[in-house]
Order: sequence, then structure tokens, then C-alpha cells
Amino acid sequence: MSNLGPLINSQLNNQFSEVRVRFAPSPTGYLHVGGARSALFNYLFAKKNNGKFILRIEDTDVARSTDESLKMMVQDLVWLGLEWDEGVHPITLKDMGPCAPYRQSQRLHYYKKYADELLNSGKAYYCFMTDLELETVREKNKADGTHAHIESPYADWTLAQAQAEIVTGKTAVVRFKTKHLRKDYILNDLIRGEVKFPSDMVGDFVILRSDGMPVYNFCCVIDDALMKISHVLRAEEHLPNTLRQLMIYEGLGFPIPQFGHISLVLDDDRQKLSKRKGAVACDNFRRDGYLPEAMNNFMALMGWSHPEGCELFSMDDMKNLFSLERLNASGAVFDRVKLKWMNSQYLRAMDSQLLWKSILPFLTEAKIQLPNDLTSDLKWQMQSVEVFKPKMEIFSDSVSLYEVFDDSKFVIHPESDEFLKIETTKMVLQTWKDLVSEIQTEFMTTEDFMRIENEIKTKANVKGKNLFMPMRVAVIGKPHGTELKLIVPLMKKSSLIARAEKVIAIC
RNA sequence: GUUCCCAUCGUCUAGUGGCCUAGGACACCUCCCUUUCACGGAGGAUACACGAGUUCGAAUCUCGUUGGGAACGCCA
Repeated sequence: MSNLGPLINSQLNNQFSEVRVRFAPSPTGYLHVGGARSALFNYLFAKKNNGKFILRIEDTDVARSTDESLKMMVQDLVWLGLEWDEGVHPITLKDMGPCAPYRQSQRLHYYKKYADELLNSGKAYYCFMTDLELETVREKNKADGTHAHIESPYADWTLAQAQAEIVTGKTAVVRFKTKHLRKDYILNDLIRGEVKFPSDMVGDFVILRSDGMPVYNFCCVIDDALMKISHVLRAEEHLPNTLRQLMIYEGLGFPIPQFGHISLVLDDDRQKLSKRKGAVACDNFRRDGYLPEAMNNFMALMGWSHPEGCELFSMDDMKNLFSLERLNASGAVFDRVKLKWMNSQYLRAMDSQLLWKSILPFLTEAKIQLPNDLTSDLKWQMQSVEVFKPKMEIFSDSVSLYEVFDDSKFVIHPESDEFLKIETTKMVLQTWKDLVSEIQTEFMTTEDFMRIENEIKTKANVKGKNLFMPMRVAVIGKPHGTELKLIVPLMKKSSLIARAEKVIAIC
């Protein structure tokens, strides 16, 4: 079985002079939180080790890659604050750095060159098998229960033979020859420890498609080598790919980087997080009003832990404390509830002025009409933010909170009924309306409100629930909500009166 | 099916042979604060998948079982 069993990559630690890591998304959609977490860990590892963080674009799947997607991913990474040292420029999207270009679609000459090298040395060969032939073999293998790998009859052709065939117009893929590699490959994974791959785990795999485009496992190796990537930190789903990549490294005589396979981010059902189970795009969280700091903090906690057990920590803390040893090898379920809690913690620590600026776009988008010119009234803004801050978890929560100021959205909720039926309610509300009318200013103070409340108490001879529930209905249309003495001073006298009248009319 | 990976409260995790009658966080429950809803504070319930070994001693090391996941493409 393992005649040679060389420890392929453990002896190569010193071949790299500096830490260089990369995040290499394919621009075929949005940036997934799992991807964002991989980017985060790479970024942190680079920062911790004074290394370089590189953004490479894996766009060899021409049909699915789009510029739109690339822009979104870049935007999300910028939002998270995961600045990269080399790769496409965050704004112009032009290549920047010594290893440019960083888009695989523009590096085809490299892949061609190394594919030729493999072809010439007999480590790869042209394969003329048709789709139909491949399908037939697969079906047969399945039926036999052998689950053997594809064996190409062209594996032993000479290069000249194959080239003669190509001249006649036949198309071929290039396959990497694995038959002769009869040994176990041992990967010393930074997170998982020793991982042993049996050599027959893979068959001869494609490195160049029939249209000449290279395939992931091939470009990945060439680029990592050419870009002098020292550590490959990527999701666990790539673990089986590593065997193929190890074979290519070996075939080309490239120095092998250290690998670390990070655990997967899972759904509630413990399967790989997918969009069918809810929002998984970073972009989604940004739109819902999550803070990038909270996202980073939360993502880090899926798989990594703070040495002192802290739950809340800054990016700077992470940069200083990050280490691969504290990375957990088992998968982590993405807990949206905890993420929300974490965001609320960050949100509450925010400066009120900044918080106002952050929620305003959400209010505008939801077309919340604030009384007149309140949007430019700094005092009102700060006061309202202070009142609502403990009630918000994410920015978009502000919409339903600030809605109470919008007269056009004032409705009397059905849950108010039981309080409107109470005998004393009409008296309470009438008194409330009268006393509010007597106020000489546009807004009343908290003291004004307290005084009015006391007067109603005496005049209508009502206290407790029967007093403040109806009053709250008259202010916000429902019996539960923010404390009246906090919210009433934020409302215009005219709207208070108009609302009181509406409620009085139906009780 | 094959290969690989993984296995501590419902969830994220701490734990690297004795500090473990297993610690923290979210969620949950109770109480306090509160004339509602929240915020906040104090408590509580809940976990080492199972079975063998190694050891004076195992959540921790080994093996097996079971369970879960991933990969098996001219996707990445």
C-alpha cells in the first residue's frame, strides 16, 4: 500500500520568507457568510504575522462569473473592513500588486505554460473520451458497484500521437496522470493534524477543459505557487481537493504551502449553510442594518475562541490574539439569534449621533414621515435615539420604532379594545386632550407630561393600568410600547390632539 | 456506495491526563427593577454519543461502534 509514504509537506515550512495568504472567491454570486469568515481568518492571520493578505479572483468559469458579482463581493469585503494588500483595487477593480494580474481569466498563459510542462514530461496527457463514453463508464461502474475511477485509454498515448489527432480537429481535455503515483499522501493540516489520503482516492483528473480553460484545482496550485502563498486557509469542503493539488505541486516541483482546513458554517439542520434557509449573503446583513464589527465578532466566534473567553471584542483584539491553535475543527451552526444579540450590544455602545446617521437611511427608505423638520433638529434626534436605543437590535428595527411619530401611519390596534371599553376611559381621554390643548408650546416637557398625568388621575379618579393603558392608546394606538413620559415630549401637540380625538371618537 | 473530516448544554464554545461535583455566551425559566413592552440586575435548569482499552487517575490518549457532514464534475 504505502511503499514510499513520504510526508509530502511537513518539511517545507522554511521555504517561504513571509506569510502570504489569500482569499480567492469566484464571482458567481454574492459573498456568503461562510466565505466572509474564511476571508476574516485569512486577514487576521496575515495581520497577526505581519504578512500579506491577497484577494484573488477565480473566474475561470466564464459562463457564471460576472462583474456585477465581483463588485458586490469587493463591496462586502470593504464593508467588513478586511483590507487586502494585493489583488483587485477595491474601487477601480484594477489589478494592484507584484503578482498581477490577480484574475485567473487573465492568467491563462501561466496555466498553459505549466500544462505544457506536465504534458511534455508525461505527467499529463490529452484525453479524447467523449461525454457519452464517460457517462457510459460511470454508469457501468455504478451498476457494478465498483465505483472505480475513469480510466482513459489515452493515458499511454505519446504526446506526438495525441498531437496528430488534435491536428485533425479533434478536441481533447488534458488529464493529470495519477496511475503511477502509488503511495499515500500525508497532509499535515494546521487545524486537523495529520490527514492521510490513499493515492487511489482520485483518478486521472482534468486540468484543462476541451476549450483550453483550466480547472480550479490546477489554477489554484499554479497561482498559489506563483503568488508565493505560504498558508492556505480555506473551508473544509476543499480538503478532498488537496490530494489533487498535492499531486500537482509534486509534479511541477513547487514548494508546498501549509494547509489549514477551517470547519464549515452550517444551517440549523447541520448541513452546509445555504440560501434556501434564509439570508446568508453578507450584503443581506448590511441591508438589514447589522454592523460590520458585530458581523466580524460573530463570525470569528464560529470556530475561533478568545483566549480569555471574551465574547465581545474588537477587530484590533482579534488581530493581536488570533492564532490557528484556537481554531476548532468541528462545524458551527450559524445562530442568527445570537448574531442579533451581538449586534444589539454593538449598537447600544454606539455614539447617538452616529446611530442617528446610521438609521436615517432606513427611515427614509421606509418612507417614515417624521413631524415637519424634525430631521434637522439635533436635540430631537439625540433624544429620540436615546429613547429607542435599548429597543433596537439592528438598524432596521428603527423603522417600526419611529413609525409611531408618523401621523399618516397612526392606527388603533385591535388589542386596544379592552381598554377602550373601560367605563372611565372616555373621561381619561377627554381630560388628556383638554390638558394637552392648554400647553402653550409645540412640544411639552417631561414635567408637563407628569403634571398632566397627575391631573388626570385626580380629575377622572383613575389610576394604574386603567389610566396609562388608554393614554398610551391615545398616543401610539396600542396599549404596549415605549414609556409615555419618554415618547410624549417627542411628539407635537397637534398630533397628540388629533390622535386623542380619533380614539375618543370610537370609545 | 467509496474516501476523508467531525463528535462537550438546544446553539456557539472553554477544556491539551488530576485544578471538572465540566466554565462562559446566546436562547429558555424564576425573581428583582418597572404603572405596560423593552433595557438592566440576581438566580435556575440543561452537555462530555456509546463500548472497550491505556493509566493510580480520562471530557482529555488508543481502538472500535454509532451518528452527522463533506467530497467524489470539462463547478469553485
